[in-house]
Amino acid sequence: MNAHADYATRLLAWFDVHGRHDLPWQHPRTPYRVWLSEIMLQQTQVRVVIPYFERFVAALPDVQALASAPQDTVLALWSGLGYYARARNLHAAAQRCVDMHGGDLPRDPVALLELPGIGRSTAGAILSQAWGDPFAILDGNVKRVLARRHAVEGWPGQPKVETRLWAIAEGLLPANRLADYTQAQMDFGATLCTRHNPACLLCPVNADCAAFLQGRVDELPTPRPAKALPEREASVLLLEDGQGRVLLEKRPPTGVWASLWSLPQAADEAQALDWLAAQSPGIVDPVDVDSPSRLQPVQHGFTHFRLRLQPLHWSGLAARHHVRDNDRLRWVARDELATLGIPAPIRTLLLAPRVAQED
DNA sequence: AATTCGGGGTA
DNA sequence: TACCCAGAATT
Repeated sequence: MNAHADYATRLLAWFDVHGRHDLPWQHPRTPYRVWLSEIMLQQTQVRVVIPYFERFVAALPDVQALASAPQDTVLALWSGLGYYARARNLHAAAQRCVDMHGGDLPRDPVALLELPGIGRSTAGAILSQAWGDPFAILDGNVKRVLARRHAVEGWPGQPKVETRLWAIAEGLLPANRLADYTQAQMDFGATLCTRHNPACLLCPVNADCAAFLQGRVDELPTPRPAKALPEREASVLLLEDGQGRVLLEKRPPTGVWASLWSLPQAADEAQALDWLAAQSPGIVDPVDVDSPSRLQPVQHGFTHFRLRLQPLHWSGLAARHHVRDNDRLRWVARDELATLGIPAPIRTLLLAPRVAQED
């Protein structure tokens, strides 16, 4: 038995006893459900995904249903998961499957990779799990496991390091049980070969792990180089009418929170008031723009910057309802909030606004 | 090659 | 806090 077969064999034996066999996308394990789960799981932990997955497949159970759904429905089902480009790409890919692949996800790896939102690792995960085809994955789990097993130096996000890890992953592929092998790697990385305090003494492959043998498990993989986060500020308008409806604005199709519904936003308070003065004839009866109340600022962290939003609140306004649904501006009742894609911090603000604390 | 996309869990 | 997580698309 060579070392490669030995690795896969040992991992699969571990998986049969200790792996996760009751995840919702495993029963039934259809291509559509595997695809949806893999997209949701990009940069997102299993525990977080599960309720979103259940809700999504219940509402849109197959490719056809997804392809024909309105974008707002798809984004509403995604609301809170983050990385909303995933939802827009998933939606567009489903429509392309209907147009070009008979309503099914293609099994051809080239066609699969051409679909938006599916890169090399996700394609490998889908091909191996949906059909048992021999393709490797290289997600965060596998990068960590292989960086340790082969003592690969350097941050795995670095192209040179990633190329090396791909080559190792391809070389370790077994001849069969590909679906289980893919799942085994992810379970192994998520539950045993974890970033902190990995259970090396219980590890089925520790005899071949360079990091373990060298006592360097805590050093590998090399962490991402630290970078200071810039801070941005903005003001948002929370306009409420007498019935508790709020005015929402659909964000542009690119950039942060693309195509989601949020509060009208301006660079600062003065520009927010200017915007209101300019827009008010169309959306409300003239209001006293000098008297908003300041709510508690919303602090929100992104990957690459920190955002501080200062909400300016008016209530009891007289809404003008010739604002059409097709427009970017829309008065939305509290009951309707669940049907729209809304950024998590904005949803929190709408459901539980807090007055600014004196300090 | 570097940057841009959220949100939640965790030490 | 800071970092990480079933990454991909864009520039």
